[in-house]
Amino acid sequence: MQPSDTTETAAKDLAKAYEFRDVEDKWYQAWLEHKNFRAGMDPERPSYSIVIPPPNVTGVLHVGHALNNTLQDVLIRFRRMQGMNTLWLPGTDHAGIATQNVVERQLAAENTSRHEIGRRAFVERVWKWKEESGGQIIHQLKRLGCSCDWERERFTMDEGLSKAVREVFCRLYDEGLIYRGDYIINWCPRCHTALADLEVEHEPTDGKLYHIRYPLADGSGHLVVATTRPETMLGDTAVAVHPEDERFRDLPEKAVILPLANKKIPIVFDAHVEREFGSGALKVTPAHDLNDFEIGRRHDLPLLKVMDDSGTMNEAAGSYAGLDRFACRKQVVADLEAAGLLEKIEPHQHGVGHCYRCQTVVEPALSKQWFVKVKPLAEEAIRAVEQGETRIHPKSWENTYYSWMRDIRDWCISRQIWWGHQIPAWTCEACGELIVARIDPTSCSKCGANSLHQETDVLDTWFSSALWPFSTLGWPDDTKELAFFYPTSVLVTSFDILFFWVARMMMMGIHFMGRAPFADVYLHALVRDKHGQKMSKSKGNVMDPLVVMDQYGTDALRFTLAAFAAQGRDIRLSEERIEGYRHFINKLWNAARFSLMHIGTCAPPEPDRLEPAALDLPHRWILARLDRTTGEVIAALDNFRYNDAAAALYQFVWREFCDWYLEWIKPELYAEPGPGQEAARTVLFTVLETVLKLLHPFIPFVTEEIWHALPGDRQTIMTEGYPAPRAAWQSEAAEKEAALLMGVITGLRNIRSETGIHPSAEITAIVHCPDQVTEEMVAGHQQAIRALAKVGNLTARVAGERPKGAATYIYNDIVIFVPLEGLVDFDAELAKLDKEKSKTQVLLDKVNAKLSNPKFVDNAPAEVVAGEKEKQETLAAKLGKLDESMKRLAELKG
RNA sequence: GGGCGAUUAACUCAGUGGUUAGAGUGCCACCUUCACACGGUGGAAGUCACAGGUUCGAAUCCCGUAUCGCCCACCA
Repeated sequence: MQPSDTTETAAKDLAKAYEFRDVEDKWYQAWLEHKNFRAGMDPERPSYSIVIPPPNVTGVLHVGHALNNTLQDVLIRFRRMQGMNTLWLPGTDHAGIATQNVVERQLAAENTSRHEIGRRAFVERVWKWKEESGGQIIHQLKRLGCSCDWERERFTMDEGLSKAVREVFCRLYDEGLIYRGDYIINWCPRCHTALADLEVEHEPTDGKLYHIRYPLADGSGHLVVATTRPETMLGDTAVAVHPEDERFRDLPEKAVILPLANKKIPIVFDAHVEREFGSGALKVTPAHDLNDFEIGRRHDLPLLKVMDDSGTMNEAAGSYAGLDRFACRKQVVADLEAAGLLEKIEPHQHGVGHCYRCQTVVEPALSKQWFVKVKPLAEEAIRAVEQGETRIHPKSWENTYYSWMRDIRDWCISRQIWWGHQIPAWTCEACGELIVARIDPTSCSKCGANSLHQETDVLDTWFSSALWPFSTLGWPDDTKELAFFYPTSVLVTSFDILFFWVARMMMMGIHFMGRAPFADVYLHALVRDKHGQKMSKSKGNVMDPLVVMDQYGTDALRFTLAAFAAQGRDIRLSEERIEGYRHFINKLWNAARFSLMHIGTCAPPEPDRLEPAALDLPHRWILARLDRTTGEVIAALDNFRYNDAAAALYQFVWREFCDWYLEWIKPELYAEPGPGQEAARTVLFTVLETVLKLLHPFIPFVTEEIWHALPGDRQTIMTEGYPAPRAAWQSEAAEKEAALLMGVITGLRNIRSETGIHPSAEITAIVHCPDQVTEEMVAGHQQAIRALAKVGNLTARVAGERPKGAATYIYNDIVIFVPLEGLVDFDAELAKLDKEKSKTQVLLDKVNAKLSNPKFVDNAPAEVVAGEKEKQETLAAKLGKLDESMKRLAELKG
């Protein structure tokens, strides 16, 4: 495979530092050209599908999107490499209010408005905006490397999805699950639309509680009511008290005079009233408060609307008509005060509802709206999770899901805006018949008249999003895609839309497809601002992922996000951390450069033909480590533990492959050609190829770039098989032996550093081993010890003369000496050993205490006890060696 | 009013019953050694918020306290 612009690809001599700028776009275009993202439908292979949480068509990529989509891309690339038919279905959401707001702002700038240009022109204008400026986030997702099947990109208002929406609406209506009625809903006076309960954000606000005297109608006194919204009193049609409240039992006449309006309203008895609150009397405004609405129903009270759709007082408010609700509040309070009817004003903290789109204070208002009766759907959705048809990760979210589903209230789905799916309902002007239909009717089905007018409301945006997992696959048609990819494998999303979206997809998916839409739901953390608030564009101090990608490269961002994914609820990306992982990318790059110098033009290795048993320790060791890492990465990804996978890979590449293995085999690589060198090259090549494949889902660009620099005819790494563990590569013996060798080398390096020996100076080392086997091991690896610790003269022996003037280091039961011919600072040496001794003693004491506790020995698993015994022996041996050495040093010191 | 989460190194965070609690960045010392200074080697740094409990064994499980934060909810 070659990238499209073939200017400088096959260059095997790589730049000294990884230059992501040259690489990312090149490979992304190549993947697109080769259609590597296209979903296959091979019946022989399992399917793996994800539908993208569709970003708003108005959206701009923020860190939350970057996280969400990186996590999805990791899974999709991983499963694709594992050979599955992978579909990652992309698309955007029409985002009713948000998009309408954008275009309305444009119109305002042109000194016009949607009302002026009319509905048809407005909707056309939004479509035009969408075609020209919408969906820039799609380009940004490509920049992030997302391997979506772009040929299947959908939009919640495209033809197919609109058809699905209409079908669902009609079916639910026919089933009696959609109804229209007059209820108190949340009204946004700025957006001029109803909002669902979920779309109202309650913010604690320091308000005031006004205590107002309502004179009794017979003039014998007054009742005091308390309210936070005095302006609504103009709409009061009763005062309520608790039926068992002694204080109100003997009211002479069951009526009060509503101040300012000067009209008589009844006193009703209702158990909803809290006797302890305020004076125990509650003003009842059925048209502007949900509870009051319910009370009104129970007592057959009139509904009096005193406000219009913009939050302005209407004619029913008498002399207050025309005032904005907040201005009216001031005026009402002033007038009450003047009339001596204001008993007191208390500071009062309470939750005030705000529109989640524009933050305007929401007004509960009486209105005719469409609702979905969700209770029966919710019951099915609960069952699906209870029975494990859908698993939620992390599991702790299940309870949140259940409790919301159990207390669910009917869903208000109508919105009084213009951008969205217009409700397919018509009213006959002649006979008043309500017609709900899949195809626009031309005449009344009841009376035959053809004066029909369609409902002007549109549906809540989440109504169409709720159908996303099946509408995007062609439903209501019976498509191949639906059969193949539904239910989808996993939904990856952030927990803040668990109710808005996930819960509703569950309900709709089960109801219309008969099966829950996902096998797994993985909820990840939310990126918040520094105050712990949800991030919003209007606030500053928000990290822009596009800037990050420009600065550090996409792979660095992706790897960082994967490493961050463990966090429970909040993520705040730190730039330092991204920089740290850019260093990791560069490290990988340079390890590859180095490897390439030595691999030369080797034929690509055949891992199956590798015989580890015939190889030297470094090779056996690195293959064992690689195998372990492979197992860890796969297990981690199987369980959505991205951070574990990232950490395992980071650790392996940097700490084991680069720091130890490459240094270890350098002598062999630089030596004269021979079978040893041949083996080293082969293993090196194998490890590099394997690790690139393991890393590819996380950091696709740099891995692809290196992949193509390797010798051999190469297709994209994207479709290489993902590595799997190989029993033949496992070797605990090699891991143990290498650990011993590393201990000795580290000890020597420690001595060098502590005694100030120049890095380029060679030293003499004497290693005293506890037994013959150890001695042979150390002697057998003297080439490595010489190279890695800069040792000139190395002696390994079981016992023998302890050198006179020598720095000492004890590694378990091995004593390491570096003779320094009179240069040894005995006091410093003694102090060092003494410190080591006390540390060792503390550990040994702990182990001794454990092992002398019969309860531990009896109760702990055998392998834990055995482990402690081994530790005891090692520590005791070390302590013995430390004691000996200190005694010897004291003698030498004189 | 319910529910949930967090509290671990200077900073940002991993670590959900069993080695001497880890990572990135930062810090100290030495090193421009032929892949990499976006580097190497060695090192310092933590009463795992506090107080109890369960257990042979607790950062990890349970109870409580404190601080911070989130979600849900019709006390005006």
